[in-house]
Order: sequence, then structure tokens, then C-alpha cells
Amino acid sequence: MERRRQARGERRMAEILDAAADAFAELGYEKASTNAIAARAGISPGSLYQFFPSKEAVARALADRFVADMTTAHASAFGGADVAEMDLGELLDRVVDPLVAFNLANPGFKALFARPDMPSALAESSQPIQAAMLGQVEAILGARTPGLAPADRARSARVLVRIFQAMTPLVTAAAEEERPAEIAELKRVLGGYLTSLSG
Amino acid sequence: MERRRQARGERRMAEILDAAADAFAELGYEKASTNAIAARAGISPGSLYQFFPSKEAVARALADRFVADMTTAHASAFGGADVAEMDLGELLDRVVDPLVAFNLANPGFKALFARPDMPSALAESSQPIQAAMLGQVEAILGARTPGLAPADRARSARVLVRIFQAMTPLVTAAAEEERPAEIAELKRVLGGYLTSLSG
DNA sequence: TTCAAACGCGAGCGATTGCTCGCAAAAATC
DNA sequence: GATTTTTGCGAGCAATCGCTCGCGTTTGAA
Repeated sequence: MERRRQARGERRMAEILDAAADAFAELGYEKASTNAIAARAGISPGSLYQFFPSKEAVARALADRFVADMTTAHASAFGGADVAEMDLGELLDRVVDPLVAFNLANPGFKALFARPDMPSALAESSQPIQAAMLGQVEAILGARTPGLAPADRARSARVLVRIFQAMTPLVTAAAEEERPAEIAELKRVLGGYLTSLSG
Repeated sequence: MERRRQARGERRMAEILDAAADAFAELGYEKASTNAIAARAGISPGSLYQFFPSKEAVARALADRFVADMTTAHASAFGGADVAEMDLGELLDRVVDPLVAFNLANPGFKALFARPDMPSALAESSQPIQAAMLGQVEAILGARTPGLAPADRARSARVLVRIFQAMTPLVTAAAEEERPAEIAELKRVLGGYLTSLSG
């Protein structure tokens, strides 16, 4: 049931997603009420529901936008590079640095992504993000550790994504002068695990 | 303002904590309403508030009980053993296996512990658990990597605890036949990180 | 046996939630 | 200019939340 949107409406939808990202970042998913999101967007609660049928739909649309932005960032970090032959340190830099930058630039991202215990409604909303991350990591693993059985590769991808999810808050929450050290720790954990997979 | 408790009352308090652990495990902290906890304990909402002044107080008391149980489990796993000279594999077995068993036996534990984005009320409640874990890990790090500066040691302890928090749900959620493989992955991550600290 | 304190109940309060509805203004279509 | 559709509003509904309160029952001490 698509409805015809005016240009004004499309702009409003983007503003609502901006407001939702803000609210999710500051209050968390549950405490960010739809009325609060509408207020931040400068509109009434009723207007929000002209564009999104439910709070979950807002989260899903925001997650889709995150995935799109993240995918282009990931592609630009790997334009034509050979993942299989790359030095481990360089690989980690190319993967981790843009993702950390993305998390710093989009504070609302982690509210939809870095949550081990998602409510079922939110889990469905953030599934595209999870799937996108897992797919990219599995592709890298396939290129670098061809000997790994598919089941093991899938498990290792889940482990790597999980580690990144868990440690990102440590990085973003750290004071700016502590951040490089925390990023180094994150790379050390990921690198140590990857090394133990190959050796 | 302590009030005098009858033996019946003490038993009720333990029952309420059992019910709260159940509810937290099944529904998560926020969705586990005080009325639902009371119902699971077989008492009325009013009776619950005879023993605990607030939902947060219930969580805090439950966290305290978890810390006590965990501390004795940890002590019994290390009775007089020499952490500094121990083989890395044995160290990981001694630390990880009891903790995994504790998590499997106490499903409510992770709702209070394994949450990167705690609401401020819950953060205060689970702080004793965090502090207990950090202290034990820092003690082990101090014995095994004496060259590490205090700030680095504290950071590494935070990293190790965080990794464990993040990967525990992978272990407990896995089907029983997959569990050994997931536990092995957990130890591999922790071991890889510890090795990279010493080397 | 008496009596204050502890235990127990459950309707319901005040606040908040996600969301709806009736209606008006603006824009697109004819 | 007439009509339809989209945009916009904000009071407020039904449900849920943490928690209270009035009142009755049980318990232990004197």
C-alpha cells in the first residue's frame, strides 16, 4: 500500500529519521518515545504517523539508511584491493577505522546495532544491519582462510562481529585522548583471533 | 530504617529474588514488570513492596546474591593454585568453565550483567557484579603480566570482561551440541588477547 | 490472653506509552 | 476554479508501568 509522496513529505521523513537517531542515541530505543521523536523533529505525534505506521517502522527505516551509508563506506575502503594478500595490520585498519568513524559520526547507530539483548521488535529492525556486517566479514574470511569449513566460517564471522559490537562502546565512550589506545585494543583482539584461526 | 523480619519474611524475600531472576531471564529487565515478578512469586504486588522499596532494589539485591554465589565459585576454582605459573590453557579452563556453568545455571544473571547499554538505574544495580569481575581479572593480570602499567592493566581487564560478556550469550543460546565449539571460540579469543599482551 | 508488629491482599492512582481520530490548511490534479 | 490527496495538528484513548493505601490476617513477645 504505497502512497504518493510530495517532495515536502520525503524531506519530512528524512527529518524524522534524523530525530529518531538523535533520540535513540540519547535515550536508548525503549525510552525514546514516539512523541519525543516527533517533538525533536518539530512536528506533532499525528504527523509522524502519516509517514511511518509504527515506532518499529521508524527503527527499520533508520536501520536501512544506516546499512546503505555503511555499505558505501565499506566499498570505498576496499575499492579493488586484494583482501587475500593484504597484510593483517592493513586489513584491520581498512575495516576497523571506517567503522569506528561511522559509529562516532552516527551516535544513534549503536542503539540499533550494539545490543546483545534486543527486544524482538528491535531485533527484526536491526537484522539488516547484522546481516550486512556478517556478509562482509564472511566474504573476507572466505578470501583469507579458504581452509575453513562453512559452518566454522559462519561461527567465526559471528564471533568477530560480536567482538566489534561489544568493544565499540568502549571506544566511543572513551575520552578523546584515550581513544587511540582503545582502538588499538580492539584491533589487537580482532587480530589475535584472526591469527589463531590461520595458524 | 531496618525493620524486623520474621523467618517467613526472609523466605519470601528469597522467593521474590528467584521469581525476579526468572522474569529478568525471560523478559529482560525493563519488560519484567513488578506485578509480573510478584505473580511469579505467588504473591500480590503490595506484598512485594513490603520487602523491597522499589524495582531497582529488587535488582540490586539479586545482583548482590549473584556476586556472593559467583565469588565462592571463583574461590573454589582457584583454591591455592599459582596463577602466575599456570599454563594458559589451564588458566582459561579454570576461569571460563565455572563462569559458563554459572551463566547456564542462572539464566537471569546475564540480564543484569551482559548489557552494554544499561539504563542508569540498572547500571547502579549491576555495578557490584562489574566491580567483582574486574577485580578478579585485574588480580590475574597482575600476577601474569607484571610488566603492564596500571592504566594498561585496567584497560585490559575491561577488555577481557567485555569480551566475556559479549560472547556468553553466544554460548548460552547455542544448541547443546554446538556449545563446546562456542566455548572453544570464547577461550580462543581470550587466549589470543592474553598472548598478545605478554608477547 | 492481649496487642503491636509483620505479613498479605488487590483495587486502583498518577504517569507514560504507542498510537488514533476528527478536522483544517496546503498542494497537486483535473 | 473545483476536487482530491497529502500534509499537519494536538487532544486524548486504551494499555501498561511502578507503586500506594486501606484493611484484614497471622505471628511472636509479654
